[in-house]
Amino acid sequence: MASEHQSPVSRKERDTHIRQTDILNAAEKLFAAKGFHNVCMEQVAEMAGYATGTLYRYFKNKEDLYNELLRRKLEGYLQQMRAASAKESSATAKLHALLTCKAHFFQSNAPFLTLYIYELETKPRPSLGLCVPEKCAKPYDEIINLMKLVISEGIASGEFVSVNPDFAVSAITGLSNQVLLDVFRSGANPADAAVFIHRFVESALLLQRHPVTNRTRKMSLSKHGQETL
Amino acid sequence: MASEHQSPVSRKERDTHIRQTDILNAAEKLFAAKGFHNVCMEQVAEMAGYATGTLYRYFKNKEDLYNELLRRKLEGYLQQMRAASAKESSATAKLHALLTCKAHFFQSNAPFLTLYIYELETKPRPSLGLCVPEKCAKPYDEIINLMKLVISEGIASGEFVSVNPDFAVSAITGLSNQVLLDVFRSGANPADAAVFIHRFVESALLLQRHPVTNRTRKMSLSKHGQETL
Amino acid sequence: MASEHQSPVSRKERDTHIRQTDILNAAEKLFAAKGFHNVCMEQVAEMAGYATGTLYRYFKNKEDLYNELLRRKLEGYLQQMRAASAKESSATAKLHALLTCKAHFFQSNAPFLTLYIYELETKPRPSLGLCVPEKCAKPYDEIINLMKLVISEGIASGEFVSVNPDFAVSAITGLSNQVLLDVFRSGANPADAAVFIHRFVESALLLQRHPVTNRTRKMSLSKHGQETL
Amino acid sequence: MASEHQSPVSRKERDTHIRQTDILNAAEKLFAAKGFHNVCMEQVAEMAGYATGTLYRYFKNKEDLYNELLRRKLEGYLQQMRAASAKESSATAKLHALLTCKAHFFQSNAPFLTLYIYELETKPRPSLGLCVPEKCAKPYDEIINLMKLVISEGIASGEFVSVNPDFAVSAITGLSNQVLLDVFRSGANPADAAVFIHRFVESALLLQRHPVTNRTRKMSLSKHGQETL
DNA sequence: GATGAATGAGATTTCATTCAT
DNA sequence: AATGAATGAAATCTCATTCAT
Repeated sequence: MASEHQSPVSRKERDTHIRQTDILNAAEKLFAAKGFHNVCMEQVAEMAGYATGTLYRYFKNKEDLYNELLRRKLEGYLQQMRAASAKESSATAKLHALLTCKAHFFQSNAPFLTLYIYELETKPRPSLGLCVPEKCAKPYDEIINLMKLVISEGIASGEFVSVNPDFAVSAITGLSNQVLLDVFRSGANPADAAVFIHRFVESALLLQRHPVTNRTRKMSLSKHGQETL
Repeated sequence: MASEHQSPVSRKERDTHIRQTDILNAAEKLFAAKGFHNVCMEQVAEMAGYATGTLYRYFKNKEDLYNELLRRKLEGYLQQMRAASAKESSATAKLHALLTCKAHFFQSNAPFLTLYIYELETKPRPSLGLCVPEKCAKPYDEIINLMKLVISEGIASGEFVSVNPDFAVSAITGLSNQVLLDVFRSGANPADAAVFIHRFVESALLLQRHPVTNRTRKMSLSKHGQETL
Repeated sequence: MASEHQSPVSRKERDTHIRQTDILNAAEKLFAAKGFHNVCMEQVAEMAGYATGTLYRYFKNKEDLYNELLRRKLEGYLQQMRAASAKESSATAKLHALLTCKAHFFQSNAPFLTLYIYELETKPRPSLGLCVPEKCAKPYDEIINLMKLVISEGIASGEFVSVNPDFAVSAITGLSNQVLLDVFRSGANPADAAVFIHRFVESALLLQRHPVTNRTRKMSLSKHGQETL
Repeated sequence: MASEHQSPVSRKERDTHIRQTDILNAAEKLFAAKGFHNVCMEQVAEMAGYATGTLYRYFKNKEDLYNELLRRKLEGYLQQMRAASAKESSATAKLHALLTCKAHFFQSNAPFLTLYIYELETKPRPSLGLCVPEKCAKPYDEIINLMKLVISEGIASGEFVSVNPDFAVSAITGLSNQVLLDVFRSGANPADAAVFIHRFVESALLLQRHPVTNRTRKMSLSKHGQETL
C-alpha cells in the first residue's frame, strides 16, 4: 500500500513536470540566444524533441511559455539570494554574500543572464510588447529589495558610506550584470570576475576596506587560485 | 552664403538627409518605446509623416533603418566621447570627463539608452536575430576602447588601482547605464546621478580619493545644487 | 429472464450499445448548444465520462458520431410519427395526430430541435460541409413524405382546400418548427403552442373549421387548461 | 473647382466600398453554401479575386467579415420591410405588404436566406460560437417587431382573429422561411410560393377572407400567371 | 519621387485522430 | 478494451516589401 504511491506527486504529475522542463530548457537556450521574436515555436519544439502542437499541451501560448520560463528562473534566483542574505548578520557580510550568490547563480545559468537584463533590468519595454507579468515582476522586485535593504542597513549601521540606496542598487546591479556578461562572452575566469566585483563594490561602499579583503580569500568560486585584481 | 550652390552638398542631397532624419527620429521614439519587433513600418511612416513606401526609398529595409539609427546615434556619441577625453591629460581627468560626457549624452538622448543597452551592451543577441552589423560594432568598440585606454593609462601612471581593465570597463559601463536608466525611469535628478556615478567609480578606482571630490564641484550637470551622495 | 444468454444480444453487444448511447447523449447536448464546429472531441469524451480515444472505438470519426446522433433521433421521431398517423383514418385526424406527435416529440427532445432545423430543414448546407448522409436523409424524407401523403389525402377526400402539397408541407413544417423553437427559448407553455399550431394549420387547410375546435379540447398536452388562442 | 470633387464621397472611399462589396459577395455565396466553419479565408479571397492578406485590410477578421455581411443584408432587408409596411394603413394590407416584401427580398437574395435562418431565426446558437453581435441583433429584432406590431394592430382592430402575437410572428416567419427555401431549392415558381404564403397566412389570421383574395390579384411577383393554390 | 493598396510568406494556434502503454 | 499524450495538418492573421498610379 505504501509502495505504490510512495511520493506525494503522482507519476503523471512528475511526467508533466519533466516535459515542461524539457521544453523550458530548449526555450531558454533559444530565447537567450536569439530573443523572443526571433524564435518560433517550431524551433523550440524541435530542440525539445516534440511536435509543435505538443508545446500547447504544456503552455497556453508562446508568451505564457516565455513568462513561465522567466518566472521559474527568477523564483530559483530569489530563493538563493534570500538564503544567502539570511545566513549573514552584518550588512557588509550580507552584501558580500549576495554578490557571491549572484555570481554563482549566473555562472550556472549563463544563458538566463541575457534574458534577465533584457526583460527585467530594462523593464518598461520587454520584448513582448506587453509588460512583464505580475508573477515575474514580484520576485524581481523582491530581489531588488533584498539588495536595497542591505544597503540601507549598512548605511544605518555606519558600515557603508552614505549614498542614495536606489542609485547604489542600480549601480551594483548594473556593474555585476555587465561584468558577469563579459565573463560569459569572453570566457574569462568567473572567480576572477567575482573577486573583481566584490572589491569594486566594497571599495565604493565600505568605510573601511581591510576586513573585506580577508573575507574574499574564503570565496568558493576561486577555481584557479590566481587573483589578478 | 546667398549663393545657391555654395555648399558641396546639393539641395537634393540635403533634402534626402532631412527626410532620413525625419524617419530616423520617428523610428527612434517608436523602437525605444516598443522594441524592434513591436513596431511596424506603417507606424514609423505615419509618425514621420510619410507613406510606407517612402521609407524604402531612404532605407533598404526595416533592419537597415534600425541599424542606421543605431549607427548615427553611436557616431554622435563617439565623437562627443572622443572630444571629452581629448580635452584632458591625466587618466583621472579623462575618466571623469568620459563619465560626465556619457551622463550628458544620455540625458539628451534618453530613449536611445534603452536601445543602446539592448542592442550593444548585451551584444551577441540583438533583437534583429542577426548580429549588430559592422558599421554599428565599429563605433561601439571604439567607445569601449576609449574607456579601456584611459583605465590602462591610469593604472600605468599609478593613478588607479591595478585591476583587469576589461572588467573595469564592463563595471563602469554597466553601472553607469543602469544608474542613468534608473534616472530616466524614476525621474530622479540627473545631476545627482552623475555625481553618484563619479564618486562610485572614483572610490573604486582611484588610489587617493580627495582630489576627485574637488573636481566634482565643477560639474555642469548640477541643476539643483543639493548633493545627497 | 434470470438466464445469462437469454436475449439474442450478448452482454458485449449490450455494453457497446450503452457506451454508444452515453456518448451520443453527451454529444447531443453539446452539439445542440454550441454547434458541430464549436465542440471538440475531448469535450464530448469528458462529458460522456470516457477518454478521447474511446470515442473512436465506437464511432469512426467526429462526423460519423454526429450523423449517428442525427440518425438515431430521426429514427425515433419517424417511428412515433408513423404510429401517430397510422392510428387515425381521416386526413384531418391524421394531420392533427402528426402535429400533436411532433409537439410531443420536440417537447421531450428540445435540444434536438435546433439540430433538426439546422441540419435537415435547411438541408443542402449542413454544418459538416458535406451533405447529410443517406442514413439521415432517408428517415427525414420519410417524415416529410408522411406529411405530404396526409395532405394529398385530405385534398383528394375534400377535407382540405386544394393547395400545392409541397408548399403545404413546407409551411406546416416551418411554422411548427419555429413556434416550438419559440417555446423552447422563451419558456412559453408548450400546450398553448400546440393548440396554436393546430388552429393555425387547420384554419388554413380545412374546408370547414368547427369540428377541429372540438377535437382540440382532447389534447393531452394541455397541462394548464387556459387557452389563449 | 466644382468638377473635381463632385460627390461627397471621395474616390478612395468609393473604391474601398467596392472592394468590401466584392469580398462580401464572395463571402455570401461561400458562407451560404458551406457554412462559416467550412469556408476558409483563402477561398473567400480567391473567389473575390484578391490575396488572403487583402481581406484583412477591409475586415478585422473572419468573424467581422461574417457579421458585416449579415449586418448589411439585414439593414437592407429592414429598410425594405419598413417601407412596405409604412405604405399601407390597415393591418391586413400591411401584413400582406410585409409578406410580399419578404418574398421579393429573398427571391433576389436567395443565398442569404439560409444564413438568415441559421444565424438569426435559431438565434441562441449561431455558428460562430459567439452570439450574434448587437449590430445584427438590432435590425433583426426590429424586423420581428414590425411583424408583431402589425399582428397586434390587426387583432385590436378586429381584422385578425385573437391569437398570441408572439406565436403568430413565429408561425408566419417559420412558414414563409421554409416555403421560400423550398422554392430556392426546388426551383418552384416564386410567384406561386408568394401566393401560397399569402393565402395560408390570411386563412389562418383574417376573420373574413374575401377582401384578401382580391388584393392577391395585384401581386407583382406573379411572373407566370397560373395560380395553382 | 511619393504613395499606399495589394501581396504572400511565415508565424501562431487548434484539434481530429492515432497509437504506445 | 481503454486511455490520453503526442501528432501535424490546416486555418487564421500579421506585416515587410513591392509596384502600379
